[in-house]
Amino acid sequence: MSENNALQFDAVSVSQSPADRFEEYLQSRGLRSTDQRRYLVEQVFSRHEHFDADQLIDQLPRKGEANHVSRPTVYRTLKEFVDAGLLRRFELNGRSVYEHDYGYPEHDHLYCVKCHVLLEFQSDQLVQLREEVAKQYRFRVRSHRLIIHGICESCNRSASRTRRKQDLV
Amino acid sequence: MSENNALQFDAVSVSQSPADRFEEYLQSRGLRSTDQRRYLVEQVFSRHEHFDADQLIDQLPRKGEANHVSRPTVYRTLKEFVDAGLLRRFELNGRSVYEHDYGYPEHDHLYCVKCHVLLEFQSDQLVQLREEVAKQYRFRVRSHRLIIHGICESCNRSASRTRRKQDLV
DNA sequence: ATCATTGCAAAAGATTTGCAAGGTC
DNA sequence: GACCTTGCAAATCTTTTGCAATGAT
Repeated sequence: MSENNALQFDAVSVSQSPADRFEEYLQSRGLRSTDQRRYLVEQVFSRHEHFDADQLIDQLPRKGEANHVSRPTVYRTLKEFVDAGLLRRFELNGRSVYEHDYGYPEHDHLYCVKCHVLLEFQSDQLVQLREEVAKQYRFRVRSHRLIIHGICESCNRSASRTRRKQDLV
Repeated sequence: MSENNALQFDAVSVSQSPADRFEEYLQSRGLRSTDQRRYLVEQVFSRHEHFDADQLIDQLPRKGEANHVSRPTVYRTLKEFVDAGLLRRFELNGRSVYEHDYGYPEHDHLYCVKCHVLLEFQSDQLVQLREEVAKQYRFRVRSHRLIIHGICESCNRSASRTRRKQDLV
């Protein structure tokens, strides 16, 4: 959730802004550029954190205010962002979570089951392992998703502090 | 403590049936052994495939027939199987999927986005990689889940056959 | 007898859809 | 003008919950 988790952008892959890229995508499919879509690209790419539909909606103007976007439109647009290659979706605790894809390097996650923070990490070894397994099974890889569940450093620390103080369960 | 314990532990974890293990779990928590629970353990461990709640329910006797179990009870019991260490749960396409955990080796999955088959594979390298990453982030690992998405061998084959015949999309 | 469990109906949470009105090309 | 998009309300899908009746220990 904190900005520190963001991996370094690769200058290479970014020649076009997400907004431009989305415009291109819409054109190529005969879809239309609307206020709502433009505003949502802007909002979604204004921060790097992972988010779900509700978190995005909370970040938007309420009903009645300028730039409000209805819930169904948010869902419909998120789906388009995924199709357009701007976002990647995955599932955590039964809900869809989105993260930047466009211009952002491939990575995996450490998920703290206590404070729910999602930390990112990169591992070339993993990509290699993936290719080996795929080869062995004659499987054509499209993508992968690795999530390591556990307790993060700071939750570990506060847990042991608590234990010392309260003599604990 | 004593050697006895070690032996016993070993014997228990290797030779006890899922049903027995579940009975033990229930006892240890002051929960009760019921027809429904006994029947569900039996059903769940009668086949090894992955399944979701609906698939399990479809496999059970319908309402009015003997051994019918209501939908809420199925959900409640699946949760207990997970707590008891009999099943592992993960998410795929927005729904919970269960697989045998008790007495079954750790593994990961290849998921065919075309025919939806889930293939299992084992990789010691992955476990090692997981430990390295965790160490680096001072993360206490509880578990992990890796799913490689792509197209399986047989879908690949039929795709190319189709392509040849129909001169493709 | 006590307290857990079940089944029912209903609720809840996340996401989707039909449709009429409005916007874009 | 054609037809895509939006917002609304309502539907859908999966899972959960309150509660009274039933069952296990």
